[in-house]
Amino acid sequence: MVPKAKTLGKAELELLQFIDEKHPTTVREVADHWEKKAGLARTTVLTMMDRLKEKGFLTRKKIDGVFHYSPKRSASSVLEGLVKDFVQGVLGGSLEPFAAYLNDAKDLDPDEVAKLKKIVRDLDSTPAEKDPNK
Amino acid sequence: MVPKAKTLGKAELELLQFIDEKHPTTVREVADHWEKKAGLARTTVLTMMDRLKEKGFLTRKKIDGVFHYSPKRSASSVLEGLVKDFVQGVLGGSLEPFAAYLNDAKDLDPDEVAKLKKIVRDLDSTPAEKDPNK
DNA sequence: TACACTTGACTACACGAGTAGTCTGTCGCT
DNA sequence: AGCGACAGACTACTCGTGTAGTCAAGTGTA
Repeated sequence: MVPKAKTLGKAELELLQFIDEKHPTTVREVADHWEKKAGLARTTVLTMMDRLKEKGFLTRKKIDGVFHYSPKRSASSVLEGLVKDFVQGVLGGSLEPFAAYLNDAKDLDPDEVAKLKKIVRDLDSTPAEKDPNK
Repeated sequence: MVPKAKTLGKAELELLQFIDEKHPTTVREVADHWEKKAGLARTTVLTMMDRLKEKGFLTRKKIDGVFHYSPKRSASSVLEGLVKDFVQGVLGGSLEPFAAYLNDAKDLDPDEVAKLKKIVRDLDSTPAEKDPNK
């Protein structure tokens, strides 16, 4: 049901995605990676992970004196929540801007577009949920 | 070509969309509306419009001593830019989270979905632009 | 001319997010 | 018993955005 996610900055999201792939993982591990990749200080990563935990995106368990972090929900469900927030909040529920983007986006992976097309077709074939009470 | 848009907060965007509909318009007009609609002070609207101008989303022309504002680009093109930023920046170019959202979004207007479907179908019939140089 | 009202520039404050430093506790090794 | 490495809590600073107040300049009218 994806509980109303608190906001999530871009950097926080990336971190979360990384952890989602590697979990369970430690601050050390994540920080090392991020330091190489983006030059971030260990404490920065620590802070972000702590905030993520506070916001309910991560859980942690102390093992052998060190915390091991895992995402509370999958990154994909978080992403989906973000899409929802974006569509509802920014686009006001309208998909037209999305469509416009698809229309002249040259930077999209054709594969991605293909996947989307498939999904849209599937939508077509499962009109069950289409609740028209609104 | 939609020049790299500077960031835009949610409230700023709404303001911009309103101005887009009413333009050319004055701070007075916009502020009155917003005061009724959201209880915002005139100066708040003024500040936001000023920032929007600074960011290049609005232009203004002094007519009879009062500034009249107009959007520099259409709201729809701004929206499209936001979608692009979102897809590229947040989703990393992947459309899957979007597809997932479509899949179980009950809060979507069926009309919107229908429109999207049409667009996607159209995409299919115009594969010309699919530049695979990346 | 003087005052009221409108307009816009400037200033301010709060909060979230990005970034990072310091301080403290703990554990292992010598 | 003491030192050094490491982990995590706390604190801090900056920037963007949302919100709004103050103040000064311009204008119309009594």
